[in-house]
Amino acid sequence: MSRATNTQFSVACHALSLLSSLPGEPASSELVAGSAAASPVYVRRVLGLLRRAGLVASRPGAHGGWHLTRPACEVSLGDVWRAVQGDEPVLGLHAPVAACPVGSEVGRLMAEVERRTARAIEHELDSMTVADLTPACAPFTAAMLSPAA
Amino acid sequence: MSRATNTQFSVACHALSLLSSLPGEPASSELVAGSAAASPVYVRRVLGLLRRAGLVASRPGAHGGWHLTRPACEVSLGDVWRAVQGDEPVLGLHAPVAACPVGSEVGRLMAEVERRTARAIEHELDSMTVADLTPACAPFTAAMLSPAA
DNA sequence: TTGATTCGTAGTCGTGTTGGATACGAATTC
DNA sequence: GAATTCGTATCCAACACGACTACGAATCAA
Repeated sequence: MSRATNTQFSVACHALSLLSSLPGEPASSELVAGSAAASPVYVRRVLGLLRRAGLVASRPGAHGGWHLTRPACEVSLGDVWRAVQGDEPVLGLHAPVAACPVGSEVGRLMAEVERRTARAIEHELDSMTVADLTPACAPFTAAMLSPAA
Repeated sequence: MSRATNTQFSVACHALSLLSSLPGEPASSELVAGSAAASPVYVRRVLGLLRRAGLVASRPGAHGGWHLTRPACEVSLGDVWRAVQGDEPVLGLHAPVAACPVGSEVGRLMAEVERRTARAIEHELDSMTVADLTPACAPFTAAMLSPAA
């Protein structure tokens, strides 16, 4: 990785936190976008990944939107990570020269480093849940955002 | 993050592994570049980061180049990671809407997630050293690359 | 001293990624 | 039937990455 220029995980966590703050009716992508400072289309794309992982569900049409499929305390950040990260590498691997003995061998060993690091990230994120991200002000938020939408 | 498009860590590990395989005289950036499939200028930039961290030293001029400042088994991959990563975030944080209570609070909590994840990565990488990346074929490599250079 | 080598770094450029904007069909509710 | 919202495609600007060239400074060999 090095510089992380992709906000999908961050936006996904933000969206889930917001959804858990609004347990009543589903939240529209526009509402989420307004809170996360992202575009509604982007929010729908990211939440689409979470839906494929079974973390959220959506319903089109009037009064449609997005909602959690299970309690926030049962959704680990590792689940979110895997949903948006898929099999993408976390360390920026390069393709060394295959003909060079150092190149080919180090390439193989670095792949192992990549796997171990990915596991460490998932393990750490699995120790936290969306509920940990939901601020104490959630009830106020619900009252605040509902009429504004 | 998601897709990791930065190869600095990978190239740095490759370079250090190569340096540990050539304990005799210093290796030029051109030699490293040839093995890592990168440009000499890029190699110098990356190794420059490692030098700032005290992991390697360089000498300009004829028969100049790069060499390790301590045994490969005493250089952890965490050292390499910190040298190239610096304080760059590992998760792609976005800037939520500060005026929104969910936005501001989740932003603060996500920063904590970022810190914990960064620590987990460092901890995992600290459990491995450059020596673990140096293939068994190192002696052959030395004999192979020296005349070619 | 002269020439060759190598680092150090600045600048430019092509390529790929990211995410916003628009558009439009499908689904759903009133 | 009208309004809303998802789902998705497409286009575009901004940015990150790394190759490449260039050139001065440092070092060593002859």
